[in-house]
Amino acid sequence: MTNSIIDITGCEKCHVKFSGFDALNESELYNFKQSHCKVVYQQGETIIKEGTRCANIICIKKGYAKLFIKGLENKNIVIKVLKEGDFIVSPGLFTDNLNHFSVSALTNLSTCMISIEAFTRAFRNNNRFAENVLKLNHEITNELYNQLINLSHKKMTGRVASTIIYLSQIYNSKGFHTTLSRQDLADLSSVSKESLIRVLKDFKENGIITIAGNHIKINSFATLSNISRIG
Amino acid sequence: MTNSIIDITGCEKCHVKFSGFDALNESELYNFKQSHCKVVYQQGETIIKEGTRCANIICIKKGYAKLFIKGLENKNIVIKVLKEGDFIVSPGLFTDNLNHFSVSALTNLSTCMISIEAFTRAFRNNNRFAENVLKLNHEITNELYNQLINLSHKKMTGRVASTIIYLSQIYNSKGFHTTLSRQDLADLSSVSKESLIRVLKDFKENGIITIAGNHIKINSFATLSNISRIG
DNA sequence: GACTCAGATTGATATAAATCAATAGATCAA
DNA sequence: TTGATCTATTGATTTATATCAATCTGAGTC
Repeated sequence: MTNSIIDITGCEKCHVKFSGFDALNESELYNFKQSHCKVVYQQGETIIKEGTRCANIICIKKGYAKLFIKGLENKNIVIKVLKEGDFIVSPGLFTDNLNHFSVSALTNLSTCMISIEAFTRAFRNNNRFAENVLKLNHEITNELYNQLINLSHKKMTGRVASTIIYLSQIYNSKGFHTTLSRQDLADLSSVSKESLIRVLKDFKENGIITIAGNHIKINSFATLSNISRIG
Repeated sequence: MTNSIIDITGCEKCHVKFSGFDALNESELYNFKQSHCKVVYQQGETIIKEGTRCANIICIKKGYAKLFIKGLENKNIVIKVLKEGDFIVSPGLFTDNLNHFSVSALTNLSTCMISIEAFTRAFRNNNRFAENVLKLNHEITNELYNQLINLSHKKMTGRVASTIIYLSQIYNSKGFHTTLSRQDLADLSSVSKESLIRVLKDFKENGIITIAGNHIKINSFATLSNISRIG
């Protein structure tokens, strides 16, 4: 049962900037507007379910979401946290047309859905836009390379430190409130929930961070960054 | 000191098929031919060095190469093995123009270098080609997702089993000779060299594979596949 | 044929991290 | 207020895997 609300009005008032969209001209933007629909989700709702057919490019207008893949034994891997201004093109596009990851709302979430058709048309007709899309893809690839290094060569402390730094970038502050659960944080660091908690406790006891419930504050960014770098 | 030999002749005789290039028309192919140079490497030579500026799209005409990234403490992660027909676009393209990985020759290797300029021109002017490039990128992303699952949720045996299956696909046979060292195989599986050897020995003792030096033969694909799937 | 050197293999040990089990909070409904 | 339920936390234990150290093998060299 979904409580999503569809709202087609208000496009002309949208000022959320999606990186890459700057290459689009008036008429292409108009096509996007024609094709799109604004959908609102409640915290916890699923926006994309891995394995389903992909029909939309999804833009985050407001709120946070997690992008994750299903691993083995019902465990998940959280790949990234999405926020205002992000847009996601499923890697199924031009391949098998399936979604290769799930996305769910971490807060109440406003999205803008653009049809694959409109997106494809823009990709074909506007080569600057196409370049931007490829560029975005290359950035994603580079992030995944980093993730591989994290997993292969860093131990728990390094991975958790990286996660905290990552979150501070997402929330754009050294002190932040997160709606990610401990399990989510563990899935983002590829450690067990219990281990994550122990590492956080350790950081707290060493004064590197302050943590109370879902409030996290980085006290010594340098130390954290060092732990993250060394592994 | 490099022993690479540059050879501009013989283009018209090239019958190596690069996936994605089928979208190119005569004149675009001609541009590629104009811009390219054929370079031959000896086993062990470096074709791309991580951190350098990327100047070429590299096509593998003959032979094998490994694509790897530098991790922590001088350890490497082998991302994939390249073979005839593969071509690689650095993820630095349209971003920082740097190579984010290294490539080195596993055998004597014939390559075809196409300039970034010619590639970019084709990408801009031929939207079917652009789509193919994006498609290739999406496939790479999906492979990396799989790799994340391998690293996060599988244990050594599962990862090594995956590696053996991967190699049998690369060499297109259940029995193959590889020029990857034990260290390379370990870097491809993200385990230590010693652990890799122990797992191979274990598989051998259980009759799942036959291994002698660099000759590997899969005796029970089903078992191996199962170990790989379960983790 | 002895010598060297790099890679491969084996065994012993240390350690990181998952798992299991129990308890503690927090949130919600009745 | 009391259960009920879910998440978070803590402690004890087990297990997987890296590391260290030693030996072996084979290809090249003199």
